[in-house]
Amino acid sequence: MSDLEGISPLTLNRLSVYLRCLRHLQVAGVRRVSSQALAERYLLSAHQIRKDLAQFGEFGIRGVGYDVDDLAQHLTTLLGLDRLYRLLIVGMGNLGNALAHYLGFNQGAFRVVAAVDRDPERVGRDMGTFRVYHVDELAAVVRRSGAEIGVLAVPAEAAQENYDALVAAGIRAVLNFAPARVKRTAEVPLKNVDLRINLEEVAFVLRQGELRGEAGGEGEGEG
Amino acid sequence: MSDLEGISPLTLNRLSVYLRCLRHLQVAGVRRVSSQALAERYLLSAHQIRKDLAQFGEFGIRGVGYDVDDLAQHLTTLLGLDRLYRLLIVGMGNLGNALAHYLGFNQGAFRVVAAVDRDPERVGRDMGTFRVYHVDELAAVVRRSGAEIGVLAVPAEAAQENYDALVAAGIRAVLNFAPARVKRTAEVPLKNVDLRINLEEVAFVLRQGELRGEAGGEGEGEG
DNA sequence: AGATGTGAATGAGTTCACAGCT
DNA sequence: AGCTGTGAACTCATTCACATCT
Repeated sequence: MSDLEGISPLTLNRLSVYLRCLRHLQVAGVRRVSSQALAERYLLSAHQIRKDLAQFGEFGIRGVGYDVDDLAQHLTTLLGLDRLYRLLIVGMGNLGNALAHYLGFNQGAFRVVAAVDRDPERVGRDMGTFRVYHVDELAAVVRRSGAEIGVLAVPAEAAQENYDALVAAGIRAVLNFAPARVKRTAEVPLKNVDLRINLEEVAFVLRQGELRGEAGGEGEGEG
Repeated sequence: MSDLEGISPLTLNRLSVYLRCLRHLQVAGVRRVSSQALAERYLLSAHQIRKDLAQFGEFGIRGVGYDVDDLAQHLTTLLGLDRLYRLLIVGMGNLGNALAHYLGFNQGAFRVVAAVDRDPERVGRDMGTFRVYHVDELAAVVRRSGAEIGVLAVPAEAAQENYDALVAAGIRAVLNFAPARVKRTAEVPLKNVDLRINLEEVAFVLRQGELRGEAGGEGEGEG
């Protein structure tokens, strides 16, 4: 069991998906589920679910299946979602706003504690659960707010400098949404998320379908 | 060469990245680049760049490297980015707005031609290059605008029904940003992009760092 | 019986080493 | 000499078959 060090990013992402599905089942009042039922309901692979889970212990009951609450709890601790992560959004334009308000960036294990921007128009704004500060105050904001994860939602040109500033300010990890390949330092983990790449992927399979006289693509992926 | 059918999504995404890097070099006035130079500049693998490119022909010059313009052109056609794709945004909340205005969803090969929403507040709004219609008019909007790719930026609960509506309306491909596992029909390719999963991944590596006494994570990924 | 957990088999993807051009 | 293109080695990931447990 365990081997918590060497989980592959692919497995890790699937575990997140499983947890999302289990939460969904919890809300629906389902208490037990088999790998097969889970797979069918959410378009996954039963084999893979079992393989992925087995890597970390025996969470199921043979002949029966998995206890939904129990498994959800296990995955939550495994993924490290049993505590709070404080987020700082860098760049409160359209994207920063969307991330802050939408899609669970302010739910469960994650809380947006502050934002910074360089536009005086936006600085000082009260966003309800957090406020917008000037980017020059970054270090102080990180310290006072206790922010651990920085979310870059700035234009491509500004991405690297803001990553560097976040590192200097003592942030612990960074998620970059700017369409730029930011270079990380040894100490502060970074994940580049390029939204446009997904669009290009979809466009490609669409085009493939066209070229071979409309039969529909194959892919159904992840983000 | 070619084998354009069986490109793996991973390769495909890397090709998009290469193209992005080449465009960057073009702007900087660089005319020739070796796989190694490209790899060093953008934190890639020279071996992999060559392998990926070689799959489709001989784009380089041995002993010299690649012609930047030339390779960019090749990749553009290869990825199918040599024509225009018309986008329709479903859901003009924070996220829909952000996608429409930011990050290249309205640049190059992609153009947002229309949006739909069910909130009367938003319906009728003129977004400059496109307008917001009521979701009930979806079929007519798709037909008139010639939209091919639908971008779902609605709450999780509404994702599946809106995908189905898009399919019924004759859309050709869908990109889903709602945190829900939408099921695709055979004909209309779908890509689910879950923004939160990236956050969970970063949180995980951050926590790993903590648990083994701060050494910084390893991962440096993709979206 | 029925579903999990696991080792073995298959397949995909990446890295390497070097042959082949320029 | 230098850098690409490629077949072979290797590593990683997924799928399968079945032993194991309730």
